[in-house]
Amino acid sequence: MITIKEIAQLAGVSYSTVAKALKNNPLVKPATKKKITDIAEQHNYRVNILASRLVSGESKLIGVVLRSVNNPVFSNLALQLNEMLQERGYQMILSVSSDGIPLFNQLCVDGIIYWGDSLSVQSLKAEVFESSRTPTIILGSYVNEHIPSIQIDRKDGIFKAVEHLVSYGHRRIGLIGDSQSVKLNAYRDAVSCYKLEHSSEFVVQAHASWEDGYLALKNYAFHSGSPTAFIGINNLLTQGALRALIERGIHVPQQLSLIGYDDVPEMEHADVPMTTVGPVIKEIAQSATEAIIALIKNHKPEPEQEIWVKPVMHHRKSVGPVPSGKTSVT
Amino acid sequence: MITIKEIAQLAGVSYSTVAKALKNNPLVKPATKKKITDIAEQHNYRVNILASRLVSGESKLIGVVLRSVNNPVFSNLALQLNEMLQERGYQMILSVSSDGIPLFNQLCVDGIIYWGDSLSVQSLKAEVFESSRTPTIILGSYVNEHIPSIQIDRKDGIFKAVEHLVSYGHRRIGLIGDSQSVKLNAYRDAVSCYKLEHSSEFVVQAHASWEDGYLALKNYAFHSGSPTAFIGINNLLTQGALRALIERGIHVPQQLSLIGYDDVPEMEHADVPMTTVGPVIKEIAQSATEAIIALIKNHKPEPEQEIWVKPVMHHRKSVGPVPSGKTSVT
DNA sequence: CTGAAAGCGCTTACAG
DNA sequence: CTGAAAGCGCTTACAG
Repeated sequence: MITIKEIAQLAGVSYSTVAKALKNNPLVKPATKKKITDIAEQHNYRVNILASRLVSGESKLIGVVLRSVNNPVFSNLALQLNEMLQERGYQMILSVSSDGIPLFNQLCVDGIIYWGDSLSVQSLKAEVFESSRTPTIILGSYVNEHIPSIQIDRKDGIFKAVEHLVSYGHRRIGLIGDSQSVKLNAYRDAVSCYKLEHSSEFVVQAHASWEDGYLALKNYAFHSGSPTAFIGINNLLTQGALRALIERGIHVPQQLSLIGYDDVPEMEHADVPMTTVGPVIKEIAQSATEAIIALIKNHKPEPEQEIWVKPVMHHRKSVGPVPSGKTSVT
Repeated sequence: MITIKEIAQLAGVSYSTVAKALKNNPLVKPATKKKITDIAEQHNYRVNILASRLVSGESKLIGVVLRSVNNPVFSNLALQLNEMLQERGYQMILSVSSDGIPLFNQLCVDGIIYWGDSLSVQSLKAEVFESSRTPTIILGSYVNEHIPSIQIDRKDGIFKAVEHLVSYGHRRIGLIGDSQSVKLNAYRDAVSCYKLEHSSEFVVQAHASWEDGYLALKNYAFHSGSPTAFIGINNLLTQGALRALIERGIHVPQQLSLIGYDDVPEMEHADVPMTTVGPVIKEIAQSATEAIIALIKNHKPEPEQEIWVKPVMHHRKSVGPVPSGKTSVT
């Protein structure tokens, strides 16, 4: 990489003049400037971000920490964030490591966006966030009131899903997956709010992966009092559950209705195009971009205005009316 | 972030002593060292990578450029690379931007790994790679002999898939997707090598996405001379094709056999667990890790030893014998 | 309009 | 064993 000193030599000026010319400082005489920029271009000059950041304190770099990148939600989000940050003049770099926050701090990026589902955030202690000297926001989760975050109203999402099923006449609604307490609690609240039937076996124990959903429904013991509809707590798990149902010859939605959390293209492409509830990923990316830039500009976060993203229902084909005796699973 | 100068003040020593102590220089008296490391720990000191890299020329950072992150192959690869690079003492950062290589050059990472499918590499000019002052390798593609690359023997993969189908008796084998010339040519070679039947309609025009595969087979006109087996050129497109077949009531593999390129978990989880051919992602990550570290250490690439990764067949349930008259599609 | 100088936080010989 | 000094490539007042 050519440096400003080398350009200065080639142009026969001092290196501070080169610095000014390259920063479009209007004080530089046009002829001088042209000579300098020509040489720079010819040698493919690019400012050394390290040196520049070291003195100016600005790198125009945003670090995004993306845990569990295997989930399609994350890759969709990464693409959206990249585009929006670039539009605002920032470059995005990604880390999938659990050390992403300290790493970006060391790298002195201008801002950090941490995407964490509830699981990955619990595994990080609040100190990690609080010790971050860089403006940092958490996306999709919440640690404590000192750390700015964009939250997803998952409770609202679960309520919307339950409401939708209720509108189709379902009174026995189950939940597949018990690993996310927000969704589990929301489910319980909704059940009691709508005075639906409930039973401990309506909550199917399962963590979060495709396999978890598959195994959960592969061996689920249906009987006359079983749910007529299920909500899956995320996209992968719901797809696994659907596969298990199909293998068992249980028709969705004729015999059982299913709503999956998270709206990603894969859900639309499932065996049965899935009705989903979930945040619009573009909206999350948009909020995150604006929030982090505001935080960088202000240095101190705004007087704690909380940002919430509301999930949205996407109606497709996995929800139907309550099966009659003839069509029910048992 | 606390700096070595501040630590020096707190410890009552010069800052160069602090620098030595923190680098485990054995010349520092144990007592002094302890005092310094205690203070550093207490204040959560971390070396400023920018400053450190600026003078020492080493950052222990590897930049990975991952185009089209939406494909599960890439997220799997990212996770594997992250793990392996960390084991070797490097931190990985990711870029999904088309400007990833210049960006990492500016950032002065120690090495760059570029993952490009044939499509994304064609869109980048060789200059981008050749102007990279940082050790750079291309994964999964090839630009020219000056740029070290780890190549995937896709031709071999397609041959293996064809061989497998031939071993089941298929003589009319089609290819879904014509956007990757390596695979297309390999397919043509294999067809002529095995003296299989051929016809222009055996190659189904389709680009690369799920939708492309779906649409390609949704309206494909089957007749008595149509292929009894298809190879899909990637995982997403093959899944889309499978969906179209199912919707048309065509049973895989009873009526039509299907092999998908790329072995990712999603393929195993498809409606019909897919028989696949493709590189083992762990192996790609392993080769890339070793190659980039060797390149960094040697500064100049090895006397151009080419590295090739061989695809592997994974036998599952989407391939069967040639259907008899009764079971054939038409 | 141009240049000399200080300094960002560190590493690395070199001197003591 | 410890410290003073130079320098990585840049930015930013300041002087001329």
